[in-house]
Amino acid sequence: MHDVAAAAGVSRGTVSRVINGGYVSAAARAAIEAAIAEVGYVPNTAARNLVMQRSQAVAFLVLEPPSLILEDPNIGAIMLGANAVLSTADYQLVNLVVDSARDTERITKYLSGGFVDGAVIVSARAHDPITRVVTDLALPATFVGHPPDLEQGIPFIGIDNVGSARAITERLAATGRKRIGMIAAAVDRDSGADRLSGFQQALGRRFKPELVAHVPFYDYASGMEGMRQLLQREPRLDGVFAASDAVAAGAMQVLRELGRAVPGDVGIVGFDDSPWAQRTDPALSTVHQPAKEIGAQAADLVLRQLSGKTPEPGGIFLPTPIVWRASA
Amino acid sequence: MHDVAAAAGVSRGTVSRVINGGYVSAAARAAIEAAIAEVGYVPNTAARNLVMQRSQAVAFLVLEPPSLILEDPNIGAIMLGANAVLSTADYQLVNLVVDSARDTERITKYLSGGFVDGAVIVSARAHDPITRVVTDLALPATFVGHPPDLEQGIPFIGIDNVGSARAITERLAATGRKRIGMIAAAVDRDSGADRLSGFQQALGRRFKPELVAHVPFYDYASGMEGMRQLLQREPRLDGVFAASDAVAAGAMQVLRELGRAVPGDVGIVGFDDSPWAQRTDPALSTVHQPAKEIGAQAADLVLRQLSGKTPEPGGIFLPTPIVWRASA
DNA sequence: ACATAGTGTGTGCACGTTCACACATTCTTG
DNA sequence: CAAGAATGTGTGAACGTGCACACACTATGT
Repeated sequence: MHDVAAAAGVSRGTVSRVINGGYVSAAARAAIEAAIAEVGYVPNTAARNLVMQRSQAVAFLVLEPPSLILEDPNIGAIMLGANAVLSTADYQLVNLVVDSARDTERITKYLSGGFVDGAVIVSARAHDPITRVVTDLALPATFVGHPPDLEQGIPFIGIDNVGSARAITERLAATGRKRIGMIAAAVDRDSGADRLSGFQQALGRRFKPELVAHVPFYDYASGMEGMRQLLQREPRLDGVFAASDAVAAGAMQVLRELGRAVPGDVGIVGFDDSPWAQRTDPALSTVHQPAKEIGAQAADLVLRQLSGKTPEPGGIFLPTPIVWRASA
Repeated sequence: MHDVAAAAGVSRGTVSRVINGGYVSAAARAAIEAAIAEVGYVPNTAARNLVMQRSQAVAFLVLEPPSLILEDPNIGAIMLGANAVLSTADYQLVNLVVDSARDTERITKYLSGGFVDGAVIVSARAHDPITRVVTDLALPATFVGHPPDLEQGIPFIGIDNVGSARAITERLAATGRKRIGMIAAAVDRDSGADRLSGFQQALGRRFKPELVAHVPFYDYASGMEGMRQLLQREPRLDGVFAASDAVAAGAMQVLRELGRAVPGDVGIVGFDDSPWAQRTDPALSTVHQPAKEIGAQAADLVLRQLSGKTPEPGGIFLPTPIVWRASA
């Protein structure tokens, strides 16, 4: 900047004003712009951050194993939604990968070191070191999803997994199915446990524990495994609630192999409304998860905190309309 | 830091030495550590960056539409590979989303503003503004993949798409297939064009243009579409090279619907060795793409430049072994 | 006794900006 | 025509660090 000022025959202050706005004569502005081009000057953000006390960047963190993240269709959409909002406000979204204990430690430093002004955090937990840093530093943040062990007062955006699961199960039951099972995935995660409990609520007295197959992940292979378990326990099964669309796709594959018609013999519903839902044949009836909107609102909440407003207590549940296609 | 020094009754210099290493007496060190804990001091990275002229961060950029990125199984693995290497060297990988012209402009500033010391860039093109910034600034970087319009001298890591496609096509032909077609996806991308030309090379005089179905994307739906096209043009087809595993999975779905046996009636091979390859039934014969290793080597090349070494001219092609399973 | 090496500590400058302030010039207005 | 507003410009301090240097003290060897 000093070089630019010298080349244009003005002071640093005037150069700063040309960059950040202020009273500058046309002549000086022209000279400075020429000098900037000639010198190849680019403002040093580290210096600017230092004096401004902000970085115009917001972190995006997913506190799950990366292998899970990569195959989860929602997370990418959440990220894109957050980026769209942040981009409009001229903030840079910075996506951090946490893949090891070493990563966690480094990211902790990164967050507290002034690299970012805020954070959107997916799958936060109270006992996580990263969550702790965020709360200790009072870093403006929004959590996506709402683990039960998170204290009140921290803003979050999410969906009502229990209610949504209950709603689609009821819808499935309303088609006249008598023996409805569930492929419950990842019940160690809140979303997984909530979907199972919504299923149970919907069935009420008709709920039978043996018609729930537990599988570890939300993926296709788990769906195949779960479907096989279910049919072994109850061959006359005529309805299935799969904990995700990928699980449903795997389940449908098994049904096809065994020659059972969907939805003729067995009606099946999923969860997420991901690309899977339209890839299956017949297309899947499922719960639409507004992932992009979740990301957008989460980013918006961070931005709002950044502009000084204290977040409303609690959080926001976004609506999850049922998309009824042909699989049930 | 000043507060810590005051609380511990020492000077800033001594505090700096207990953080960064140097001669410090045991008494002073204890006092300072107590003071750090009490004050809740965390070093300000912006200030450190300013004086050190580096940020200990490396950017990860994919210059493709985000919708493509999300469904590409390789990119996530490349990122994880890069992160593993950078993490070991105590560098933070920073993942940037470019989703609009506005993003491009902002990222350009981000890169030139000292936020990162280097970059791993996937799918770079010479005419891209981000690529230009990187070359103009001489920012230590590695490109993944090797578009033909990129100048020589820029280091890159990639695979030999032409050679790999030729090899697996030859392998397929060696099983005795007489009428081999290809579902060529994304020929507007270098990888797509190269895979097609490898296929053509393998078949030589036997290559027939009408046995190539062109589809826009590397995905499942494109695979279904391409397979239908191919069978319409040549019902007696007995071999298919699909441009990706997802494409192959879609193609197999169509074959199954039409009652054609794989590999009995039609032998089919894919590309990538992604999770798709083991999800199909029968499991897919395919070209293994060492995505994690690509990311690791790309990161390593950045690190090497960061430590002062000038990169070797040209780049490195990683080996792509054929994984022969049951689909051909 | 003296030089030298090793250990421990404080001070001032630099990094590249932004911002408040002081000052200069021109334009408006009663 | 004087007073005040609007416009334009330069200067110094600050942001929070790391590092070179100066300095003080102790141990070792000649």
